[in-house]
Amino acid sequence: MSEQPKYRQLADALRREIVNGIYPPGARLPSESELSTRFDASRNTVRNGLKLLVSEGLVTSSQGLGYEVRSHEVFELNASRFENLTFQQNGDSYTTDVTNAGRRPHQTFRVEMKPAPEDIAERLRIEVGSTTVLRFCHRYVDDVPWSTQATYYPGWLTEQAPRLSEPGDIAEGTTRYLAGHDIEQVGYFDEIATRMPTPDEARLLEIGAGVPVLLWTRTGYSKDKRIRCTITTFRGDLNRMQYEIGDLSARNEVL
Amino acid sequence: MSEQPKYRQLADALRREIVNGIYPPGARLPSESELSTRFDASRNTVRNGLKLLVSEGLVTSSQGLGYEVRSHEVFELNASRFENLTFQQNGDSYTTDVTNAGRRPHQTFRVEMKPAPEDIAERLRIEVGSTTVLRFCHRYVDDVPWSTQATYYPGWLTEQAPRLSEPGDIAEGTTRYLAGHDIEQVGYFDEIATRMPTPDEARLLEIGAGVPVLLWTRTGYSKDKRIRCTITTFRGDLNRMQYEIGDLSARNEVL
DNA sequence: CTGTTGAGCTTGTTGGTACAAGCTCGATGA
DNA sequence: TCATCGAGCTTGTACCAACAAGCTCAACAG
Repeated sequence: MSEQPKYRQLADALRREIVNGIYPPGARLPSESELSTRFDASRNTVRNGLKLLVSEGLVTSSQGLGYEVRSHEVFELNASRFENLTFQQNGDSYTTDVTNAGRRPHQTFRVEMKPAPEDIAERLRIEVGSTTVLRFCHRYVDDVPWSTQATYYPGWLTEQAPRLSEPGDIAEGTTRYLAGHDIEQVGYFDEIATRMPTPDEARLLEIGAGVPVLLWTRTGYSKDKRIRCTITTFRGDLNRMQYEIGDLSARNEVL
Repeated sequence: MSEQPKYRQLADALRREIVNGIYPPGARLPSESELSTRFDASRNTVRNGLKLLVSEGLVTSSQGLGYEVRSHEVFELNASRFENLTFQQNGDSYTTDVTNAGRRPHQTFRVEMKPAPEDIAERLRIEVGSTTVLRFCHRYVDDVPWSTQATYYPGWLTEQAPRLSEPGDIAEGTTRYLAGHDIEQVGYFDEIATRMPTPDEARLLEIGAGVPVLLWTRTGYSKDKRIRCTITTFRGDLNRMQYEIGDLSARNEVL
């Protein structure tokens, strides 16, 4: 027996073949029993090796179907544009260029009133249990789940901005809509975390076990009040976030 | 048989007992054979359940010793404190933050010269393969691995700031040291990503294969040049990043 | 022609066994 | 006294077997 246990050798061999393109993204790996004969190992040992690759996010497994090599095309999200967010992939913005490039973004909304949970109440500086407007947003690109978003607005905002609590999209964007009703967001702070998805998130984002999610919590405030808190859940394997901070004018010179 | 498979029920039960403090951090779990009789399951099933907890980062296992409950205190990292750097008396923000949190920081350094790899060269706007100073830094909090960091500096910097390429800590912090040699960082942009750890990272950070890592790439620039690129790898389960953007003076009023 | 069923593939779960390898600690021997 | 060894615990690796559950697709019945 060589130094490395057999299941690791198996995983290393398969990993090599995957990164070398022998099994490209979307391809199916040989079945456990095939690998079992190829590597002269029991099915348990094969499963141990494959479990490594799944946990690395290289492949997914599904009952009845087999093991599939995951694609790893990365979208970049610039989070520090103060005015507006642009979702980008390879330089294409989500709202315009993606459409032009033949990609079809779409999003669905759901609105409800909900008593503020503890973490939200703390961020919005309101009482736990007080009324909030909760706007859900599910985003897709080419019908592939992209992100799920939950935005909480303190209830008092609806007096000035009633459309917040009405169902449906706000075409001009909520930031602009609020600004038009004398509620201007002058800053925000973000919290970013990562963890493995809950079963619900895995289902909504259609990701298998072994793929982390990126959690992005943005709390925005006006001159004198906190006006919203947005929690966005991304597929961690397909997203990067970017922040630009400091003297941005100088950055242009060093681009 | 109930809906959930037995190994998940087992993991759920143990997880509950861990978060409820029945098994506090540092405690040993019962051995596999004890759990086997307690849950009336085979050792394979027990191992499947424990593997879940290990991959969640809740416990570690070591051959001959058993399963130990890990500590799981979350650390918050403010990544946007650009102006505050000026007011720091000594040391870098890591040392300051950790000490302020009442915990014990500890870091080791390693310095080498290395030809610029492609991704670094692109970020530093230098030729691929040109000389860079690479400073590694492993950081611990209370002797628990916290992050590994690799900072690339373009080679020309050493003419103005020779201590960069010398081994050992730069006590006042590299940002301050560089500023003292007329190299002032006026801004930076960050990229944040998450993925599952490579085997090397899992070993260095002492995390299980199921704990995602948080990748933080910061590219800093002076008035006319890009001066460094830092890639930091964090344990994703114990870290959150925070950014504050916009009119920070207004934020003070709504704190 | 269409809808259903089931054979035959896949992975998922659970049980068992055996031995290797790492750690602790008491017994043993110099 | 002190170093060494080994019994006895722990987890790690590897094998086997059986059945459950999900998917595909061809054969079949209506």
